[in-house]
Amino acid sequence: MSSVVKKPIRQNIPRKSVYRLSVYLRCLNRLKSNLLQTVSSEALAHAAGVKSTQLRKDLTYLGQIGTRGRGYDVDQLSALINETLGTNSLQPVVLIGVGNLGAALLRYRGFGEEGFRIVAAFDLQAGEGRFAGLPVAVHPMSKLAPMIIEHSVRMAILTVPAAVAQEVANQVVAAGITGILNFAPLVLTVPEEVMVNNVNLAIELENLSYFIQE
Amino acid sequence: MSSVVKKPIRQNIPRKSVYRLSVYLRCLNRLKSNLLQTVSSEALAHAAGVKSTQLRKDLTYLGQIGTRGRGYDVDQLSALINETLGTNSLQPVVLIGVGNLGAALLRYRGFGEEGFRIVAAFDLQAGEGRFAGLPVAVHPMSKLAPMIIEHSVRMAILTVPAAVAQEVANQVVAAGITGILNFAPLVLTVPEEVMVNNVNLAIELENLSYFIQE
DNA sequence: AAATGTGAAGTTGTTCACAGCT
DNA sequence: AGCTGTGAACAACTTCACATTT
Repeated sequence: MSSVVKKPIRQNIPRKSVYRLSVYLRCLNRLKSNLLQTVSSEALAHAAGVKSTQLRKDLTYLGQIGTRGRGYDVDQLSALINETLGTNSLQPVVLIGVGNLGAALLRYRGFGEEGFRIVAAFDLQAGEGRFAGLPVAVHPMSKLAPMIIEHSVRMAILTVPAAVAQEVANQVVAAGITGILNFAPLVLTVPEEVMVNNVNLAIELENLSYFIQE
Repeated sequence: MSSVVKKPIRQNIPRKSVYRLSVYLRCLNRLKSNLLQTVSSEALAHAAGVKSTQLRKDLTYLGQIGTRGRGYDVDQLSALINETLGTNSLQPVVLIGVGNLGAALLRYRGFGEEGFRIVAAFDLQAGEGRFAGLPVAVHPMSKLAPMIIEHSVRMAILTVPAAVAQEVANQVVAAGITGILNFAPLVLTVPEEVMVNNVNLAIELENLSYFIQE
């Protein structure tokens, strides 16, 4: 599991509920493609792997959206969650560090479908031939701050080596980034108002390792 | 953040504490390479990005390991956490689905340093030339169950498309896998005793998206 | 003096039980 | 009748305050 590090500014919806809203959204999209118009909390909760009471509690943070005796309107709920999460419009994202993992993420088509677009990638070795065939242009680090500012980008994916991650984080924050998805295995120090989500694969494996011991 | 889905069998240490133990381990390793012998809860907590009281509470699940007035012995604490997490011996892991992300993970050197070894990878398209240059052999799916059994593998990384993820999960569970690190964007249904950790990059981005809205 | 270990208090998140719509 | 919405009970987690040890 990744971990949230900094506290948000507007904090009305609990962190874990926000996370689950994303899961619900995915389930709703599947229902939509099955042409279903309404869904009960019981059915949606089952698809999302949670209890129906928890789903209903989560949804009350969005207001009263269901119809008693009937359930929830799939389209309406889906639109409301999108709006709440801020994913109704395509969010521009930059990616820094085009190594194995960074390149894999650039090639991943899922982001576009989910409402995000990696508008540019950056790497120390930009300009060399090794980045041919990627769907996104790779720019030198000197272009990082100007492009963040020019495109009003607010989110960055960090797939750089741990040794330089803090320095890169400082740069993107100075340029106006307020959300960082960090793959480097270290704890980033950032200003209060910047949000960092960590994804650390070794930690996920260690976590499994503990729980599968008999 | 990834999310833990199934409840563990032996549950003495709280989930979140187990997660943080991994973080502490990384910080301790850095201290070790700096040749420090002891560390205070204050210093280690700061490095890990948590409060010192929380660190001490977490460590009490391992027993009384510190020395009052002095701090913790770096080597001893590191060894104890490794033992607790089950990462003192190298854990064999299989990876299924050698697409962009799967291949990137195979090339990632970090796992070995962290106590895991990907012993084999599997893909429908094994045998074709496209997997040349990877550090691990890619086998056809027909070899999956036999190899899991032969090497007593208990952990699997799933980097397959969502459409086939449940089917592959069924296969690895039938072969004896009890821990799954799932990158496919869907909720896997597995037996009670199997542990699933999910890593979903789109959800992490959506989560950031919500919290950076002013 | 300096730092750990821990019961108790406080906070957050989950589940229950059932009232209230349609 | 069926299903949502929600206060209240419950459980998990975090922080505090301070006793305890070196």
